[in-house]
Amino acid sequence: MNTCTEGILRKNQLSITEVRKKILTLFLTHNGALTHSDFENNFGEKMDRVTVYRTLQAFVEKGIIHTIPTSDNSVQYALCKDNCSAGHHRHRHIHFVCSNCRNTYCLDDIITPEIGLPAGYSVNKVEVLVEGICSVCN
Amino acid sequence: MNTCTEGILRKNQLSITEVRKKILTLFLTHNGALTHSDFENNFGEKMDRVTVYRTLQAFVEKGIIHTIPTSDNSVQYALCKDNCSAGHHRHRHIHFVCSNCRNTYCLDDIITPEIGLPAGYSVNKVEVLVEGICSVCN
DNA sequence: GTAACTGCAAAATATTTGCATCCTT
DNA sequence: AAGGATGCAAATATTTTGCAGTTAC
Repeated sequence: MNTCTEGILRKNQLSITEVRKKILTLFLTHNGALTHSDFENNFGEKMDRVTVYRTLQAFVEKGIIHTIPTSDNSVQYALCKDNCSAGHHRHRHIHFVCSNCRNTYCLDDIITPEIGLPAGYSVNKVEVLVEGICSVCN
Repeated sequence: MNTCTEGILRKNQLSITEVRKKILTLFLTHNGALTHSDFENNFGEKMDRVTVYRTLQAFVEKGIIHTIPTSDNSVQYALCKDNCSAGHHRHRHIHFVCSNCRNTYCLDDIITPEIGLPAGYSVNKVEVLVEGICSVCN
């Protein structure tokens, strides 16, 4: 796992540090999206708030993780499993929020549908957020 | 217009006050979503920050307006044109964000598609957010 | 050795709560 | 008159910025 996180960091020209490896490991081992406060509070890792902000921001910029728009406007982050690169996120999967366990998941196999828009509109990106009950809670 | 805003407030069992009429009028006359800071800063209305928070919250609860999930996690609000009621928002329209003018619009005529989920998942609500260039900017 | 990263302090921003006063009904 | 709404002060939460010390390369 360590090799893995180091490889990801190296590939993205980020220097290999303890904090970055920790955060990346949590993403790799955790099934579902994570929030800033997950890192700051839980997981018994006690990371510095500011460092977490900067790390998450760096990861988003490099295309390692992506943010997920949510109904309650909390900021959720999840690993990019698509071919994202610095400055270019190209996700087509949908996101799912469980109303029961409150977890957010990327459903990587389900791609966003084509949306027909009125004349004059051009489409760049489509985000789909589904709310319901996940398979674990059901 | 005044009659209109008063009617909406009355129908939702909210007492008719100046602030509520102002905010409601801005929603009715503005094409596109609005944010908290639109009310606090722009429009030359100088409304109290806290009152704006409470008013928007009350309107959301009553089903007069709804929030729109956005990629940058700013909180956007728009009028409910569907049959929403207290505690029950039932939108099926999609939302569009223009990358150029940064405005967010409800595309009321375009309803969200059915999304096929893996076994075990049940769907409650589907949100679609399209990013691109709007007809005005195009 | 140098550039990049971290962690602390502090600033800036955003949101919530309490309460006295005012307005709607 | 009574209950709800407003607006101010202040508490709390969130995010950003600056900088000195530390670490990666």
